[in-house]
Order: sequence, then C-alpha cells, then structure tokens
Amino acid sequence: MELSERKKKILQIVVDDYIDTAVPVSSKVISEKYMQNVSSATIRSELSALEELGYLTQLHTSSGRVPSAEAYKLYVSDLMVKEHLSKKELDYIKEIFLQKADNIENVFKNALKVISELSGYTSVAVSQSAVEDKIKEIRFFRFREDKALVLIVTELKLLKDNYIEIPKEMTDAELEEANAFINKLFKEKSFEEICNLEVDFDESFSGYKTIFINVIDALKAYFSAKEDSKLMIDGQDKILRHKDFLDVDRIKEFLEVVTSKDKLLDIMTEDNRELKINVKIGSEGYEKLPKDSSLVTASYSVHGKKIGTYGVIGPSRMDYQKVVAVLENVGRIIESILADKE
Amino acid sequence: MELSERKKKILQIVVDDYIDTAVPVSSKVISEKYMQNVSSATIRSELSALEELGYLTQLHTSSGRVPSAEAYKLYVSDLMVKEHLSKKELDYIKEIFLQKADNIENVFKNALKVISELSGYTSVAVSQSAVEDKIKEIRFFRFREDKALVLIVTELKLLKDNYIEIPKEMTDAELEEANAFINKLFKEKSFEEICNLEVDFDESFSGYKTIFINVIDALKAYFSAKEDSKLMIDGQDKILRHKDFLDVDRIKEFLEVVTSKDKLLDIMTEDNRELKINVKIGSEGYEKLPKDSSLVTASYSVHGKKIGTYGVIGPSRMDYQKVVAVLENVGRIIESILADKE
DNA sequence: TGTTAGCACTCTTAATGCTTGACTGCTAAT
DNA sequence: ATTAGCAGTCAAGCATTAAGAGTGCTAACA
Repeated sequence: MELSERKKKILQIVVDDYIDTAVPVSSKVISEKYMQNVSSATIRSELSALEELGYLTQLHTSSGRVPSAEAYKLYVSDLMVKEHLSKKELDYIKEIFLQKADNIENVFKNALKVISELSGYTSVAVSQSAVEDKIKEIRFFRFREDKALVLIVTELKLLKDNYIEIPKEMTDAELEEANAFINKLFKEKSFEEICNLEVDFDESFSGYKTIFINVIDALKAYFSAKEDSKLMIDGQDKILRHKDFLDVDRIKEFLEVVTSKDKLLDIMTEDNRELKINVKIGSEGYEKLPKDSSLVTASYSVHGKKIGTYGVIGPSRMDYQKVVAVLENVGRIIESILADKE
Repeated sequence: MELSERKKKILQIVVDDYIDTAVPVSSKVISEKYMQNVSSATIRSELSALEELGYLTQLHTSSGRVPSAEAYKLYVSDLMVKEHLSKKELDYIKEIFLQKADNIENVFKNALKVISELSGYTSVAVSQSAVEDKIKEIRFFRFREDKALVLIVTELKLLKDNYIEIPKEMTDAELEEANAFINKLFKEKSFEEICNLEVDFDESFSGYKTIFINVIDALKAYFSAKEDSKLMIDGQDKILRHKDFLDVDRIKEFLEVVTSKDKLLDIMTEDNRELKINVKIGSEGYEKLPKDSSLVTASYSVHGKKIGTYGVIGPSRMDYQKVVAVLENVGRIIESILADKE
C-alpha cells in the first residue's frame, strides 16, 4: 500500500526530528514546529495510522512516536533529502586520500578514517577480493642461507613477509630456477586455484617440491591469519559521543559486536543485493547486530567486479543524510583510485 | 617508616579481598574471614593507622577501607604472593607463540594476544627499537617501469611496501648499481643517522640522487606514519567484563585514553626505571591515565639493550598476581625468541 | 600497653508515595 | 476531513522513611 503524501511528509518529519533531538516526537511538536496549518489532533490520527502500518512505535501509551526499523529503511531509500558535503569536507577527503596510497590496505585505512571522521560514527570495511585476486608475479629474495622472503604481487595487493624455508644446499641459481618455475605455474591464478593445484614433479623438478609446498603453506597461513583481520575498523570510540549510548549494557553490547568482528563480518558479507546503499538495523531481522543500531554499507567495484564493502555502524537514530553523503563520496574516490592503479 | 608485620599482613588482606570482591573491606570481614584470633576493634585501630599513613582511604565515614595508589604499589613490590601459571596456561602461551613468528611485529601481536587472553585485561605494547635499529640490507625490486619496491632488512625488523619512484629511463643495470651504492651507504646505520646523512654526489653518481632522496622520503614517511601505530593494543573490549566499569563515564574515559593512543604512548615511554615490573596508577601522579586505573608494564631487552615495553591496562583493582605472572612469562619467551633470531 | 566489648553516630541504599507534566485517544462540534 | 476539549495514562522527579553497614570512641580488662 502506498502512503499518502501527507503521511510521507509526517513520517519524514518524525525521523528527522527524532534524529535531531533524540526525543520521541509528539503531535504537538509536529504541528507547531513543522506543520502550522494543521492541528495536533489531525496529526494524531495520522500518527496513529502510521503506527498501525508499522512505521512508528510508542515507548508507552503517553509518549511520542519513535521510528521503527521499517521507517528508517523507507527514510533512507525514499524520504530523506540528500545532503551535499561542504567544500571543507570535500577538501578533507582529498587531503587524506593524498597520503601514501600505493598499497590497497592503505587506501582502505584512509577510507575508514575519512568515513569515521566525517560521519562521526564507527567505520568498517571488508575486502572481498582476497579469494578472487590473481597473482601477477612471485619473487624470492634470499637473505639467510636457509630462508627466503616470498614477495607476491597480485592484481590489487602486495603480500609480503611470508618467509619460507629453503634447503641450505640450494644454490642461488637453483633458487632462481625454482622461482621461474613457480612463477610460471602460479601466474594468473587465484589463491583458491593454487591451493587445489595438483602438480606432477618429474625428476628434474623434484628439488622444487619443498619450496612449492612451503609457498603453498605460506599462502594458506596468510589466508587463515588474515581471515579475521579482513574486517577493518576505525573510530571505535566514536560511539561514545552519541547520547543514544547512555547505559552501560548498550555500550557493552555494541563494543562486543564491534571488537569481536566475526559477527560483523558475517553480516557484512552475507546478502549483497546490488543496492548502492544498504541499511541493516539491529533487532527485526538482524539479531546479530547490537539492539537499536544500524549498519549502513556500500560496495565498491573495479571494472564491474565487486571488491569489497565499507560502511558505518552506529545508533539507528543516526545522521543518515551525512552518512550516505560520505559513503557515496568516498566510494567514488576509492573506485577511481583502484581503477587508476590497474 | 617501616610497617609492622601485622600492618603489612592487614594491608595485604585488604588489597587481596578488595581485588577479589570489589567491596570496601571492613574490620569485621578481616577479623572473621582472615584473622579469627584478633577482634574487629583491634583491626579498626590498625586500619585507622594505615589510613593515617596514606595506604587506605574511605569513600565515606561509614564505609570500609579501599587501598590507595600507594597501597597497590607496595602490594605489587612487597606484599603480594607471587602466582605461578598453570600447566594449561603455559601450554596456551607456547601454542600461540608457535604461530608464525618470523616477523617481529607478529611476535608482538602474539604477545599481546596472550597477555590479554590470560590476564583478562587490555594489553599494550610499544616498540622502542625503531630509532636505534640498524639497517642490514636494502634491496630494490622494480615492478613497473617507473616504480620500485624498497625492501629494507634491519637487525630486528623488515620494512616493506615502501614504494619509490624511479626515473623511467633508468635501466635495470643502473638500478642495480644505485642499489649497491645506497646499500653501501646505509649499511649498519640507524634511521636517524641516515636522515642526517650529507652526501656529495659527484658526477658519476648524480643519477642516484633522485633515488636517494626518494628512499629517504620513504623512510621518513614510514616513521611518521608508524609513529602512532608504534603503540599496539589488543583486547580493548576486555575492560567491559570488569565490574569496576559500571558507569558510562568511566568507560568513556578509559576507552578514550586507550583508543587515542598518544597519551598512553607518552606514559609508556616516559620514565623507564630499570624495574622489572612497573606499576603506574591513574590519579596521583599519572593524570593522563584514566581515573582509578592501573598500567602495569615490563620491558624486554635483547643482548642487554632495551627494545620495548609491554603491559596491561585495567582497573586499579586488578588481579596483579595473575598479571605479573603473565608478564614475566611472556617476557621470558619474547626475549628468547628475539635472541634466537639474532 | 595492647586488646576488647559496647554504644552512639554517620552515611548509603532501597522502597514508598506524591505531584507534575507530557502525551494520547476519543468524542462531539464545525 | 478537521478541530477543540477533555479524560486517562504513564514517566520522572522529589521527599520521606526505614534498614543496615561500618566506624570511632570510651571504658574496662589482661
């Protein structure tokens, strides 16, 4: 059922005012502050209808109305007036992104910082590239007689400090040869493909077998080690500045979800509808999220291929206008940077 | 003035009991639970004397006694009965430290994890090596025509992903030559020395000047970028499990100090007495620390040279026995690992 | 001189009841 | 369809009370 224009307007007012003041919105406030031409009694009947439809709730019989999860979703997708960032904010974004961004990890870190600073909420990002990312080149760098550093250049990332053991008696020339062999074998393959690779080591190559296994192990170690750090977070403390988190249990719940990371990782990677901006709200559907908190995410892609997701987590009563504006701007910059690198 | 044996015993009891129960300790509890042969009235006069001496305080006239900062310090240095870790805990330590520890950063991360898991508090570590660490080898690895990866092997660390720009027209052979030149120049020098290095580029070497400057810049970037991440933290959420942090302001204060990092960095690097275990308590002297919280630190050294500091931050009412036991054990392991690497 | 019992005093904490004010929902009139 | 008015509900703040925990002091005792 489609809402009447007036209902939409009232709903928008409720959400806006509630985000602004954190106080349940009463019919009186609406009629006096926003709609002087309509009496509070009229508003009351509209509010009551909106409640019936599931967009509003009351904390108790004699309190004003508070938006429901549904209302926030509708607000972000339809009702909300899109905001533009100020010149100052845009300059800040540019300034941060100018810093050392040769490594994709740094691009993420910069993005996280910008998002959390400008929005005032905790920012999160998860890279979904790792599994699909392909190897461009592998290079061994011997620096002890029985150790080598494996340097792996991928399409998007640079994996480093994966040490492997090599046989002491192997000469530098032999190592070079092994390098070339493995390089040829691994090139243009994803990690997944490599892990499933079955190789016949014929006589002449049997010396490489140890190295081969060590490299695979290093890759696996990299995977399992990074699996939990794939989720990056910045501005954890931001949450404390919002009056929504006044009681200790709320803060605990929030920080537990954010610091444990795995729950968040689940939610961020689960369904990935092709929406530009995705809003998930704790309770009603997303029980893993802290109660009454929202996760607003966006995805970024390079050459049409989705690479990761980034976003903001905070109270449901969140400044969605700013958050969406920040996410969209940062998204554009990330995509242009990554496309450039290619 | 030296405390009488009985006063010491009572003080120890107060601290132990307070750590255990989080309830101000009364004369009655002491006499009934710990010293049945003495009446509560006697304890009362002893307590009152200890308060006079600055070891105990009262929250209000009719409350039990709570240890002061002085009391905690004395407790850790003299009074406390040292605890030994259980077989299970020791096994856990070993298990964690077996994981991928080729890189010093991972040694730290492992240590942080162990410390925070076993103690139940937030763990912190700061490396003081960076400034003094000497370069062992520098290697260029070209991978775009105008870019190279600078790989710097130091005595203890491996710096990586510092990209530098190189002149397009430079041949690989020339790059090799430049590599050798810079390697020779930087070898066995600390970063500080390198930054102050004045080099005369005579005619034949003038082509390296760009590279030289780029490398220095990369090092500097590394420095300034890492300056704030030099402080590593694990288990931030641990603080929430302790009943000392029941009101929101305490949590806020704590998290602000811990997440902003710079205050903590100051405190951890400031005075470094050669004590094995160092206790700093918020309020009274260390205003930068959150109120009523303690920072317990230890330092580790390799070949007699101090390299860094690690520790635990949590409520003053902290399980010092466990914390000290964990720190000492982890310290021994770190030192043996680092000594091995040499 | 050190120890103890007893008692008065202080202060916190929790429970209770009361008042005020902010809303709503309903109804009847416009 | 809108509005004004009114009764009913609930939260929040405030004062009062009672109970309980713990101390300090004093006087008596070994």
